Amino acid sequence: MRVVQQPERDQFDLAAVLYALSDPTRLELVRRLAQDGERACGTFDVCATKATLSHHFKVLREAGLIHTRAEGVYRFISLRRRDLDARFPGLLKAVLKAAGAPGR
Amino acid sequence: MRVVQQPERDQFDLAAVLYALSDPTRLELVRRLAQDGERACGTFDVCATKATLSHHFKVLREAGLIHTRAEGVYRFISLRRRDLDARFPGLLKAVLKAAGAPGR
DNA sequence: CCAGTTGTTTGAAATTTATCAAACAATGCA
DNA sequence: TGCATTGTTTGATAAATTTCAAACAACTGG
Repeated sequence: MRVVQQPERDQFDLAAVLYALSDPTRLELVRRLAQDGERACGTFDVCATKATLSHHFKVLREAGLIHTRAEGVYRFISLRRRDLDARFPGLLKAVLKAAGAPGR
Repeated sequence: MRVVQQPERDQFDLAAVLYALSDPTRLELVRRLAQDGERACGTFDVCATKATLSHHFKVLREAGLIHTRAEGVYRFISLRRRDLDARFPGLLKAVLKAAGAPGR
């Protein structure tokens, strides 16, 4: 069985989190996740191939920003809000606000 | 006279700000600026040559994070706290807190 | 078992980035 | 004027990143 690369909340690295958020596409993905909640990979209508999307989700996952749940053929992705807030209080909220997302 | 590349606060780009902050060295520079206030370039004892430091300051400056004031041979650098807070409320504070800086 | 769907991984190309040494510019001091 | 100091710019190199197509893997329905 494959182990998903996903750090514990204690091991989040601030620079890695900021880096993951610093790409416009990834920032948009996070914004949508915050807005609409858990979604399957394919439901983000972003202008990129599935390979590119998969890459971006990997970056977000390894930074600790998202969690992936497998269900059948789908991968449902969600924001790790609780863990992020615990480790970096106020950070996600400020970023989402700055990104133009509606409040929590 | 040379125009300093430094965006108006209205033109700050979130992704660029997050990117500038996503490098460990730059994050440390910002942390010290927040802690100690305005400083000359040479007074940051970071492990990098002056050319590399100059590069990092350029990235921070172009993202709108810092302001540079020339005085004699020195360049005094300061955080653009007011502008950042106006444009991205809570962001800098959350980042500094996450980076282990003392509160404002 | 086969075919279709969803997503990941691999390989490759183009771009960007970090880093340093060396040359350069600007300032101030003697 | 000559020289030391501070910082920027340039040129080069190594490493990382983004992106896509193609191959692959896993699951579902028939």
